[in-house]
Amino acid sequence: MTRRINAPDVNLAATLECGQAFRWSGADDGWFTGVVGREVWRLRQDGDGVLWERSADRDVRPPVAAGMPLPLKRYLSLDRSLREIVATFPDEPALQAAVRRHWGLRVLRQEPWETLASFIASSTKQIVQIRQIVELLARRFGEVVGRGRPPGCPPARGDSAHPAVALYHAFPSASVIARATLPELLACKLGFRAKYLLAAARAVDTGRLDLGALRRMELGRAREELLKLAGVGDKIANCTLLFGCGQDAAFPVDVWMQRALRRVKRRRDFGPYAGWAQQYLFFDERTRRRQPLPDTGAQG
DNA sequence: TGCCAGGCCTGTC
DNA sequence: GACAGGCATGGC
Repeated sequence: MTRRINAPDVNLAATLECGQAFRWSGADDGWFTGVVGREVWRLRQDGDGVLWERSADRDVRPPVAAGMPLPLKRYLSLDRSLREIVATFPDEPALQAAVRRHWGLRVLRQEPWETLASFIASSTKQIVQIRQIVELLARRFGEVVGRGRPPGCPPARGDSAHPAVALYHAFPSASVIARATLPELLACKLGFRAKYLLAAARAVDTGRLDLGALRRMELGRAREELLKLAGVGDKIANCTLLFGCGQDAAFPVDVWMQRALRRVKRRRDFGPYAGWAQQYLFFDERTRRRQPLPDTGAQG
């Protein structure tokens, strides 16, 4: 069943494709398909709203006891006013231009373990490769939570190169990864990051690291907790805190942000929503490298 | 073929 | 504290 939620000030494509989440894929018909928690979601921009469907699966029934999916509004941060958030940004031309160009981009509220694991896998990897690693981990270790037609695949196509039915897997929990072997993780193309992911999973599984607590901690202290993990530096810690722990002021700086910040004069303080500002600058930097964009206009 | 990728760790100075 | 090299792997 397709439902609709009113969602002013949301740019679904920018939000799902700006590099903060790795399990969404878009199709030519405008629908995005992704696994959130233990459900498959399909989302589509519909003017000032979002059309959405949950897994229309009949063969495999998603477990409902543990890991209930985050509600859509919360996942997309629709319970917050983008205008109020943007109003806290500094009056910096490059940032304001990025906001105009990608108006509606929102920082997602993702599950913290999946976020941490994904960004541990991200080290010196291109986004397309990160998506591949995350997918391999889900297929190898995650439970099947749905099946359906792959995005962009015509309904009645039966040849093996374009299977008519795709399986969707939940991202595996920390306790599942903690029981994996290094060779199994290496098979997911993690390379030298495999040992970091395994150690992080064990830290979470044993309770040595309480990811849930990071949400309530002061940002600096939360970052210190994550930095105790091998393979987690400032960048990965900040990504985890921003995208997975609701720490809106966390400010990841990677090679793209270093480029973007060269165009920003005032870089001292981006305010309580620095992470949101960062994401606008990051996405703007990436898209402008691909195709020069006009300086004005909200949603092209 | 070679460069580089949403980094981080370690050794060296 | 700053810096270089190494680490696995694949897209372009």
